[in-house]
Amino acid sequence: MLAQIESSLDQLSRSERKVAAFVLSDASRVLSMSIARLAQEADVSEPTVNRFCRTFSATGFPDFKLKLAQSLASGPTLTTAMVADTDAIPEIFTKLTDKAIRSVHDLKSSIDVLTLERAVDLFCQARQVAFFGMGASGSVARDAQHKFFRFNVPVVAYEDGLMQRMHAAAMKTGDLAVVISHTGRTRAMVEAATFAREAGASVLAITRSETPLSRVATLTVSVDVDENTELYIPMMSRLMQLLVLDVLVTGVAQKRGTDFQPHLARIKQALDGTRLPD
Amino acid sequence: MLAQIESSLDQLSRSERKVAAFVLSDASRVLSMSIARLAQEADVSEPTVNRFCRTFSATGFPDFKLKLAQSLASGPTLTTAMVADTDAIPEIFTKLTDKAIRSVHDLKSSIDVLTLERAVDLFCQARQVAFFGMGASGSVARDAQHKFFRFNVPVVAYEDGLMQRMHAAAMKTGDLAVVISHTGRTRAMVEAATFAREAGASVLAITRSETPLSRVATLTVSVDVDENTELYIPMMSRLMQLLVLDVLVTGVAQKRGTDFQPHLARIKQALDGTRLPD
DNA sequence: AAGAGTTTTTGTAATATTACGTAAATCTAC
DNA sequence: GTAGATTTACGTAATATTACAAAAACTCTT
Repeated sequence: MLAQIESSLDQLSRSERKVAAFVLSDASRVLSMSIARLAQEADVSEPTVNRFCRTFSATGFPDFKLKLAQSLASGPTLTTAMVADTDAIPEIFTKLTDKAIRSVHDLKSSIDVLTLERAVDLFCQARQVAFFGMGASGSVARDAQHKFFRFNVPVVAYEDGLMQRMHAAAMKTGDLAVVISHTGRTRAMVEAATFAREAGASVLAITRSETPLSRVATLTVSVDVDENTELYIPMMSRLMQLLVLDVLVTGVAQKRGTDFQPHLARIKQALDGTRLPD
Repeated sequence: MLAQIESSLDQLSRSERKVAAFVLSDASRVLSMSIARLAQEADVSEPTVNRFCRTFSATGFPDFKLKLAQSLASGPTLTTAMVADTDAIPEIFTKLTDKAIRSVHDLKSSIDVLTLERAVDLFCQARQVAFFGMGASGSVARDAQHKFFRFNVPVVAYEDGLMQRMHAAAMKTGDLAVVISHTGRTRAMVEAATFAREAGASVLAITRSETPLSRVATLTVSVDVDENTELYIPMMSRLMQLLVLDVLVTGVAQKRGTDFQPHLARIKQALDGTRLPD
């Protein structure tokens, strides 16, 4: 909303721009103002404010306030503020949590659901599954193994480049390789994916779109996170990769239905006794 | 907001409950209604609606609409909807992303910043750091190792219970053990923490509050996520653990300032050549 | 380049809508 | 049956919207 106002600033008339300026400068205060008050503070007449509201697809001033409130709530800090050198822990915390929320939002709107469905199909059809990831994505692969292991399908995870190559080369048709990489440009990962493809296996890539890795994969779930990984440690991208895998594992669990329930029960039992009472 | 209304349903009078029922049944429609209209549809008088609004810390009906709009925007599905058996992939995706956003929100409001600062101090003072985690938290520990490894401090991660015990017992004053567990009740983790404490090391727990693990730890960063891990795979709790660690690693990086920049540069260089061009 | 005509923008004033406070009426419980 | 709370009816105040007219900006002609 605020971004929308900002971008259409030059299409507004002089007086309406005064209103826009005020809204942009202190949006949250507008929520508790009457139209008369806002008109006064922005130094325009009330109908001007009303007209301003209508230009942003609101039926009137109250409706505008509603829409504004919604957009303020959904994007805590619309400015994708980077952590600055001078920030103390409270600021860092706020910025990172806000960024996390934004990232999830972005993921939500950018991901193609059809691709997710096809990915779930790949999992369901696979005779065995191997997760490949290096560096930060290595722990994601490890995590994925933990999750998918609960289905009754052989599943492994490799962080080791050599093991990845060996396993990939030994794969067969009906096997699935899930290759996880944030950059999509890690040579070892692209090579492992290529080996797997050549061996006849399906390759599911979880990476940025339009990368060398996505090009060799059978199917790519695109996780595009606006994050400068050249300078910073990948944080959000890894959270999003995990979230995508959570969705996939839940989807597979759904599709498999109840046929592996006994298997789950046995796993639960094995955990008994490893935990203390509260 | 909706949750708040739901929970205080029994403290409302009969007529107010009628209003509550209507709001809960179709919250988004309320936004476009006048108080008269709502009163009519809920079959009560206007002042009743007004009183109802005041009950939820709003100055009146318009203010209530504003607050409702905000809460609707921030949590698209406020009903912490569990994934149902009949859900298809699109629903699963929406529900999980919504839940992720909610979880981050909750974390944001529940975490004590002072604790975070003390945790950062622990890291800065540590001569060496060890991360312990098992099962799903194992990959979190692994990931943490990756991140903290970039500082010039010896750091290890163990998923293996035996190795954890051995390492914990061998720790010294000035060392830091970071123990990660969602339940806070995993016996092996509590034991490892106890060993480390007895050996004179500091123990930072990343777990639920008020658990056996948090009680033996020097400091606990509480990550309370409403998630039924008895039945489901821990997903959100693990995302939140990672987020907390992201905040900590960023905080440490900040505090350390520039003194380890050359170290970082060397790491970057080592990555050169492992990546392909776009 | 200046001025009349046209369009756009803005403000004034009237009107309609909406919400709130008060006090009476109803209901509930003892 | 009465004290208490709860609800409603009514009137008033505030708030927003519409219609209209004045002003400003723009355009085209001379």
